[in-house]
Amino acid sequence: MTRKKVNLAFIANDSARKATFKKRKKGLMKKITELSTLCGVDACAVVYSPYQPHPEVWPPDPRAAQHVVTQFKRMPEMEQSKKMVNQESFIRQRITKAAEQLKKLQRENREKEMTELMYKCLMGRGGMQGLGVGELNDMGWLIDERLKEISKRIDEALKKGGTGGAVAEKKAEVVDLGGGVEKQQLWSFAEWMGSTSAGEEIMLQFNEGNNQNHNHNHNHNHNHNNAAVMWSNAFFH
Amino acid sequence: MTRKKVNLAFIANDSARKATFKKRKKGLMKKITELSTLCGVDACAVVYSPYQPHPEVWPPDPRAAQHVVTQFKRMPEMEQSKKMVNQESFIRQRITKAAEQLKKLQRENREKEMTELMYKCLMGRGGMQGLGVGELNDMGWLIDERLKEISKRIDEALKKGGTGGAVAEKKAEVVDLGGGVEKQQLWSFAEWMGSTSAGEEIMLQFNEGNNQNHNHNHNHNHNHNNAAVMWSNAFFH
DNA sequence: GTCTCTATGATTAGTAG
DNA sequence: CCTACTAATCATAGAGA
Repeated sequence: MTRKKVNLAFIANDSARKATFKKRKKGLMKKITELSTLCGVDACAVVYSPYQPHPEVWPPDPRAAQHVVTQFKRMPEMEQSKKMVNQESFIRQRITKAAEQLKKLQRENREKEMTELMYKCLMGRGGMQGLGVGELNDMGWLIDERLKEISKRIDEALKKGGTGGAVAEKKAEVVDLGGGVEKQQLWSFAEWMGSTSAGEEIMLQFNEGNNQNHNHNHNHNHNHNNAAVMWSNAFFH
Repeated sequence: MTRKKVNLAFIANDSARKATFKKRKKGLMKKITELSTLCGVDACAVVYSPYQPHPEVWPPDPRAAQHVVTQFKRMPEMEQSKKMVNQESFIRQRITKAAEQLKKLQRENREKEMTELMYKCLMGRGGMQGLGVGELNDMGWLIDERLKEISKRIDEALKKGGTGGAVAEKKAEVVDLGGGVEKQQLWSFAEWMGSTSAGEEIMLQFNEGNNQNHNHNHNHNHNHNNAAVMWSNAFFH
């Protein structure tokens, strides 16, 4: 009965694997909770287990979302960015407008998601007794996933746009705001873009019949002077 | 130096908290990796730390985009495509059209996904010969995730296309900006392509025998870069 | 602040019921 | 299948460089 050093490879034995899975998942969740409480950070984990029909999410109510959203809304650079370079002002106006819509849309879409999940639950399984927790988990997962997506996009936008991107190039030629400020503003821009498109995407997924109106813009490509305006129109309707 | 039992509460001391955070985050990531390999499951964690501007995700790329990136790297046409990337208007045009199509596809796929989920639910948990219910369910989630990834990339491509337009205009007005910008544009284009092909693949998964042809629009543009047209057509088929 | 060290508490593999 | 137990391994708190 001497315990061996654990061999870090797939456990062939089915029952042993499941046992290990259960134990280690529990440990993992505990670790996450501990990290959260000890260090005051938001953290969550998603485990796609073959033993459960849906991914398991921890914490059950991922407040990680809240943190990000809060940070998001706390963006003070947003206001400054309104007064930025002239050439970008029209884009920023649209962004601001779209951001207002975003809030509303996200709220609506979350409701729709929940409704849909409940619907699935009721239709498919003949009732939701006993499944409420799992479905709630799914809801948390959905929301969190979306936020992850947004974060990822922010990351990419910063990486690509921040170093060689169009916005930075243009900005540099018109007015020099100093390195730190410029970066911050670019951040703001990228984040708003990210959130806006996410909102749009979600809306399109659920409002099935409402987006047939893009065609008018698409065949006017010869007009280069207003390319950006066209793009914005197409994008933000 | 007798170590106490850890007090499971917020660590007041700033530096101690940060140290603990670093250590425990590392441990957490290790645990996740171990759980994954030992039990053959997919798992990821997200930590929103105040010490980094963006949330940290583990594994670095949790199953999304993997496929797309792989496909992108496998593209031998990449070198050739540098030429056509110069055609900013062409790219913008394509992005707009592709975005429209893919959003449509998204809606369609969403519906099909729901149908499949309904079907699965009606079948119940006991049945599903051949494939485990959990597996199918996981696949549904996976597909959902991929769809989101696609949306993300489309929106991103739109964003870059629009700002890229700004760069192109600037370039025309002032002077050639050199290789850096070109490379950036290539990336935008390639990423857009990657997302497009991913979308197509998912459509094929659902439309098994029923592959709709969305290509008829593509030959309507009068861009004279035939190589580019062929290349993108190859992706849209 | 970071990195290393190591004793100890925490986790968990293996086993038994 | 599960829970309980134990001991071996692992993670990490605390201290010092």
